Amino acid sequence: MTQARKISADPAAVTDRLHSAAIHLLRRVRRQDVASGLGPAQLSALSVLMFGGPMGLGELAAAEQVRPPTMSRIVAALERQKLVERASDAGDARRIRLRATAKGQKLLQKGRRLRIAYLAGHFQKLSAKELSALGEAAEILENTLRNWS
Amino acid sequence: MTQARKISADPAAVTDRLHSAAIHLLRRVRRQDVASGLGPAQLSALSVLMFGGPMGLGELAAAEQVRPPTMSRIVAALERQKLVERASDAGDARRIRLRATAKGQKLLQKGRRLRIAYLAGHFQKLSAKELSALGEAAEILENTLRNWS
DNA sequence: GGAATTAGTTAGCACTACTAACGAAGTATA
DNA sequence: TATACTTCGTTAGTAGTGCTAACTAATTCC
Repeated sequence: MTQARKISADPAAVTDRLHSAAIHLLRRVRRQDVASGLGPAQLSALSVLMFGGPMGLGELAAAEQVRPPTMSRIVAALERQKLVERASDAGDARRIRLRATAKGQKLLQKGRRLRIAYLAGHFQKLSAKELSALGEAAEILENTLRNWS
Repeated sequence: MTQARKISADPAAVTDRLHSAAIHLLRRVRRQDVASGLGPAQLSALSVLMFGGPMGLGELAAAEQVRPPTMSRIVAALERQKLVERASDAGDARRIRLRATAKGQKLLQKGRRLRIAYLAGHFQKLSAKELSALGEAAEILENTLRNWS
């Protein structure tokens, strides 16, 4: 019965539906995240910097799938708000070393709490099995994105 | 073995990872979608209009989780490109009736083919089981988003 | 030493989001 | 009926995020 609908056989159909679901999921979240005072790109960059440790601007841009000029502006905004700080790279004066400040980490955790309170509140209505399915999907997507091409 | 890691038990963790995966998935897709000449919001609105049938601006804005002024601009851009056309609503002169043109439908299908060729190409590397897991997750997300609150 | 490459920035454009304020049309009510 | 309220969509102004092109400064290669 669970397999009665062929919901998952066709890569094209899965692509379509995941794409649409991702768009609308993020639109919901965006409304919550503005509470942090940061835009989505700033939040995401700060998050990468926090979990990935200090890195250069180019690496951060690559991690975020954005061009260097775009990341340059995002970082400038984060610096103005003292959420990120830069140090010069010993050994290569062209490079900069970006690091999340304590303030940045605090803000990120608060934003994460708000987002989770919002999203997870809805996800809690799901059965354990459904939640597990979402978790597995996230895992698969992470792997796929990591080894993209 | 498959259950060795508790990847899915915690709603907060699932939320976090789905959120991040959605962000990065869409960033990949965005790079492809610019080929259509439309921005992501225009593409998504056109798609809703095509699959949901003709509707008013307010409804479309609500469906897309955007404010009316935002949708007003998106629709204006689509009209300039003859992808959407408006008619007056018989019975309420304040309302407008938005409809995807044949040109809009054609463009949307072409964009969809490009996106699928790109994404599904990567998804094809997945096992049938993994693909099925993504399909189920899309289904669950769709339902959750539909009955949001 | 000079040329080519690499890291990051600046400038300028386009798209998408918001709020505030408005006009026009419909509805309710005194 | 006249006035007030509500609803629908638009206009104006601002902010954030994406891009390319062009630039400076530092490094590497020959």
